[in-house]
Amino acid sequence: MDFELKATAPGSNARAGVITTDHGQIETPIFMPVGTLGSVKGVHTHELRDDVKAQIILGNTYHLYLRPGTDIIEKAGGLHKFNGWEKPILTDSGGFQVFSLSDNRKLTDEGAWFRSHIDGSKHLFTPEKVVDIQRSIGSDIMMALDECPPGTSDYQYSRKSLDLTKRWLARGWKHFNETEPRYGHRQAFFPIVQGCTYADLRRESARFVADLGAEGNAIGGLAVGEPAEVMYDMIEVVNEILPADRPRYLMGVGTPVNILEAIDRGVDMMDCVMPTRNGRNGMIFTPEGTMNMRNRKWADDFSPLQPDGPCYVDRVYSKAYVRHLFIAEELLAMQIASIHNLAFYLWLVGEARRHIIEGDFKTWKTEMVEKLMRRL
RNA sequence: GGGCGAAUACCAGAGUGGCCAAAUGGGGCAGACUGUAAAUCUGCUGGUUUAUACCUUCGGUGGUUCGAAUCCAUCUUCGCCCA
Repeated sequence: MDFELKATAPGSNARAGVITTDHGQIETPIFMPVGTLGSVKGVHTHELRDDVKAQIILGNTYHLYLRPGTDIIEKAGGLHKFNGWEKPILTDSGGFQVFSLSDNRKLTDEGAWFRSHIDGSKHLFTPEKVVDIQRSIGSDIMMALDECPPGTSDYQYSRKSLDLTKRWLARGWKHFNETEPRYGHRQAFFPIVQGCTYADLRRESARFVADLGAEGNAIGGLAVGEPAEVMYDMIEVVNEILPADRPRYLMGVGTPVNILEAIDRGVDMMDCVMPTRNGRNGMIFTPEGTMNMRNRKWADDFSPLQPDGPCYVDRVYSKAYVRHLFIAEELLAMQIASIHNLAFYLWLVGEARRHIIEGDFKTWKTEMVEKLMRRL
C-alpha cells in the first residue's frame, strides 16, 4: 500500500491524497461503506461501484469468522472473490465488538474471550489470531486488535485499557511482519490509537503507534458516548503526532458534520454504519439537512428525493413514493435510502477533496456544516 | 311476526359495580441510531395541561346505587335462528 499526498488546504489540516492498493486506488479523504458480514446491507456491488461510487468497503473479522467462517472464505479464494467486490477492502479486527458486545466478552492479557451472539459458543481473539483471520479474509487493510473503551470511562480504566491495547498492538504488529499474504496481493496493517478522552493518554498512544511505522494509522475509541467537541479535540491532539505522510483513519465516524470536522483536522479515511443503518430506519441525508422519510409531511411531496443529487435514485424516486415504501415496509425503501445515503456520503467527501485541492475548503466547509445540521 | 346474541377510543378487541381515560394488538404521530447482535429500539395516541390534577367518554334515553362501560327499563342498529 502506498500513500501520496496531493494537496493541503490553506488554513486547515485537511489534505487530499491517493492510496494505492493492489485492488486499486483510493482518493482521500474517503468515506468507506460498512459491509460487516461481507455485504453492505441492501446494496449490490455494482450499485456500490457505479451509483454510490464507493472506492473501498469494510468487512468485520469477528462476524466473518463466526459466519461463514474462515474455511469457507479461504475456499472462495478470499473475501473479494466471495462477495464479488474487486476494489479494496478494509477489515475491522473485532475490537469494536469488544465494546459493543461487552456483555458477552472477557478481556485477558492473552486476548479477548467472546461468547458468540449467534450460538453462545466461546472464542478467543488474540492479536495474532486476528491477523491470521484477516490474512484468510484477504483484506487490503487489516486492523489491529484493540480495546475500545466507552467514551465515559474514567482515567484509571482508560489508563489500564490503553496499556492492554499497546501490548496487543506490539504483538499484532510483530505477527503481521512474520506472516505473508495468501492470495497474491499486498495487505497493510493499521495500528489503532486509543486513550479515551484524555489528551495525555491519546498523545502517549499516538507516539506508540507512530513509532511502529505502519503504512497507515487509525484513531479508535471516538464517537462512543463522549461529546462531539471532545472528539474533535482528541483528533487534533492525535493528528499532531501521527505522521503526515501516512493515511489517518478515524474509525466509526460519523455524521456528515463529524466527517467534515474530521477532514478539517487531517483525517483521510472514515467509515460509519450511519448512512446504511439510519437509511434503513427512514433517515435521508442531503446537502440541505436530514429528512425522516416516515414523517407525514412527505406524503404528497412528489418532488424528487434530491433533485440535483449525484445518484439515479435521487432523481427517479419522489419523496412521497419513498415515504410510501417506508410506511408500507417495502424492502425497496431501505435499498433506496441506503444507496442514496452512501452516494451522498461519497459525494460529500469528494466535494471536500475538490475544495481542498482548489484551496477553498475552509469556507466551503463552514457553509456546509451550517446546512447539514438542518432538519427538513 | 317470534326467539337469541351483540353494540367499548381510528380499527380489531379485553373489561361485566369502585384499583377504568379503560388491557392487548394493529393503525397513526414523533424521536433515537456513529469501527452493524439493528429492515431495530423508544415515546405519544379523548380534552385541558406542570400535574400523582380536573373535565368529557364505553350505541341513545331514563332509572337503581354513595359510586355504572359494567345492574334495570326502553329505544335504535347489526348478526344468527324460527316462521
